[in-house]
Amino acid sequence: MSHLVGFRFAEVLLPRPLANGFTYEIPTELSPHIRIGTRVLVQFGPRKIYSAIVIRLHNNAPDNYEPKQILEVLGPVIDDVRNLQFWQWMAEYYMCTPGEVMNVALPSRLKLESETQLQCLIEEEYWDENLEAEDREILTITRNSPETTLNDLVKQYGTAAAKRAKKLVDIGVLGIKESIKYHSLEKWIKVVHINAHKKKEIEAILHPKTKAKAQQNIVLAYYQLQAEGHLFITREMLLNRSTSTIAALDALVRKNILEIREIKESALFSRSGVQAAKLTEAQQEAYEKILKTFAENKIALLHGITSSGKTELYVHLMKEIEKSGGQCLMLVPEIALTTQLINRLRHFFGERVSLYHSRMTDRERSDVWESVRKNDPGSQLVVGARSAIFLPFSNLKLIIIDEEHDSSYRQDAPNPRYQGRDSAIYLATLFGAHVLLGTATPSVESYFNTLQGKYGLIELHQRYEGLQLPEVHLINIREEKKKNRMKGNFSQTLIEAIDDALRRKKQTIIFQNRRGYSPKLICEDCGTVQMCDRCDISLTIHKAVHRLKCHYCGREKSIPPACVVCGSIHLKMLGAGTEQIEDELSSLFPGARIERLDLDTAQSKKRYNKMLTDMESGQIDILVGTQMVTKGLNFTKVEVVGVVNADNLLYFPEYRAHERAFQLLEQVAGRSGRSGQVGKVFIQTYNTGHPVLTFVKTHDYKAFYEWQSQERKTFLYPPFVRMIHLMLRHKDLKLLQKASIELTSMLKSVSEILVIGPEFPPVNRVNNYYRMGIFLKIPRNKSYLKTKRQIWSVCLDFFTHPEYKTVKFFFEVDA
DNA sequence: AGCACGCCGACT
DNA sequence: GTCGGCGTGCTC
Ligand SMILES: [Zn+2]
Ligand SMILES: [Zn+2]
Repeated sequence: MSHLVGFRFAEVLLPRPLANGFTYEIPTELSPHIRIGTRVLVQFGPRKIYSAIVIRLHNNAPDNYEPKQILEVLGPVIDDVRNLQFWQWMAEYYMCTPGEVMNVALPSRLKLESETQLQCLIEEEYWDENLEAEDREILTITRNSPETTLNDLVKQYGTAAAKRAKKLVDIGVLGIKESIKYHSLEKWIKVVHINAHKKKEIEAILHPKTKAKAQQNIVLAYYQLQAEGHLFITREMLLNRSTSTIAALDALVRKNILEIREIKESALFSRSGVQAAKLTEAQQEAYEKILKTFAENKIALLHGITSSGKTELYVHLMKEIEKSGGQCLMLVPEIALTTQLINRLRHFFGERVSLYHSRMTDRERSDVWESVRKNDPGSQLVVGARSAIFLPFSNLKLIIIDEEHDSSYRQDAPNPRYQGRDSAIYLATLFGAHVLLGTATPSVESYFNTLQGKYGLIELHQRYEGLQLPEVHLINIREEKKKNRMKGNFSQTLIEAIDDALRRKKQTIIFQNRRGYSPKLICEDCGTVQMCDRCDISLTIHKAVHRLKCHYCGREKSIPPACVVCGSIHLKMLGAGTEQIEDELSSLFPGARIERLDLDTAQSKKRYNKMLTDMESGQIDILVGTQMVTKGLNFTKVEVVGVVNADNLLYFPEYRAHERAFQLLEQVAGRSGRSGQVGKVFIQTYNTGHPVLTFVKTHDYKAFYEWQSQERKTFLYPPFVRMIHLMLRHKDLKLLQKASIELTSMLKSVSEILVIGPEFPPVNRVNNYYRMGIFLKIPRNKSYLKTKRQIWSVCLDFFTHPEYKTVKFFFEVDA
């Protein structure tokens, strides 16, 4: 068997939650174009055509079925097998299928799926008289718009229409065709050249009295860009710089002064940015420690308080990678990917930075994918959110994970339910790349690893220019109420602080970890709370849009004028969200400029960006918001930070709640005190004595860690054990409970693991599915992989039981 | 996950 | 009788 002959069969992965790969035959003529990582078109099922990825090549003809043939080769999407190994690892580690991993890994532009198109084959005059009106309607639609799909019909007329259409196909009046929309992946860029020998014409354009001002601006912009050292001047850049329109540019092209050539984007040379700034003494020391840690092949954890200059260190490290020609990935929490950060990195790395996150368009994402795959200089440095770990790297040298502790690195639904930080660490080991974790408040896991000697710890505790840490004041809501010093949700102390800041033209940030106006609408007469009819949770009032919304399933409805049970019109709102806080602030400080930053207002990119620039330039006095105000924003005029109520952070029923509370409070506190004045933080609470708050007050991470790790050691939580959360779902509550109880007892057969539960999660019904969870605790000295396999086999066994077949389940590994 | 097939209740 | 509901099982 010679490898020159090529393989006869390919195992492919489909973007579906299927446990195994599927084998297709390779037509001889396609054989030379197919390798591992090639994207191919295959038929799967009776009609549908999908793009799939080749994961294995072989010559073993299957004996129990006749494989279908690969229809077409779409080209490579992954060049380095290590990326596929990464997918495989993730599926196994996070207990899901490789298809599910593929589904999140690939930008959707790379996932083709055919649609069934219908065409009317017979002229109206020959239509059978016996056809019903609905049939005629289907025929009319398909005749008028020949691209009508089966899905279009279903969307418009319901599933019945699909059955009708199939009948029409059977009797031969309707034709059926699978159609796929192909996408070109190569990006062509229009590059502009100037014909310098056209001296006279150029002089004429540049003449101060020229009538063609727009054209003059373009020529000037061209010279400006050239002077800045750009090797390629694209049409895009020219139009942006000159503010002229395409019309003016076309005129110059017609005069033969400018010339436009199209080149592939991958052929562009990218200009690098400026040199990195010199490090301070403390930073230099930290830098050397990081290098030393890397030299020992260890992961480095950089524990540096806000404003200690972590980003400068990142830049220095990335500069080194840039010089060596390797690829570097910088992970950032999604909401911290602000223009502020991007501009800063562009300054240092010019056009060698690529962005990758979910708010980008599909086209932009697949462009970055291709660019990384080809190892273009334009994507030597990728700054991205969680999903950037799936990019097809081939020469990855360094991964930086900023805000390492951030909970948004975890994807909690759907599968794969993975921890992006931990996955990135595994990715790095596949490539032999170094990893730097950066944070002001390390996660308990990471800090634990430094104490175990697994990670190197680098501390950077000197703030810039001797900036001082903010003063934290705890305000006892109960006491304030007694003294009649609460106005709505605000204590007199906080009001006075805001007032003082306003008078001195300083900014204030108010943090409330809940969006909407109020989380509960309750009837004062019968006590009925407006609940979501699909979930076991109260509906949140969104006053601005006058609607009730479910934050779990997304359903919304208008606010009822009266109680739906007793008809009473005495409806009261309980609890406060950001909208209400904003309202209260406007009446407390009528003249102040107040803005709100939360998921609802950040929907519009424009409004979001405006808010950030207004905040920077001092156009906003008070910014109210959820966690979004705690991330990535470097506002320099903020002096006061207020936390409306810390208690809902502290008493969340989850073992990580205290860690999260500490991190959030420290971060929001860190927003203040960059203006030269010492920042002031006011935390309102009923529990001034809570340990977390005392640690925040003294900014004492180590004390917090000691306390928290003691708790987790005592009550057996990670990092002292491994923990997996197994969740069961079903529409029938009784069946779900029975299944959960039985499975729990079966899982106890797996040796040495601790099985806890089953218990209901805080919200026990979402989208009409009841949920029950089982916690599995696994000792650290036991093989994680082997135990997971045992758990899998118990579950597979259990869920093939006829009674429990319909119960759905999923795992949250390292929950 | 889709999608088809097939088995049962309610409406011409 | 037929239509349409959803439960069940397969997809190379
Ligand atoms: Zn009522
Ligand atoms: Zn809901």
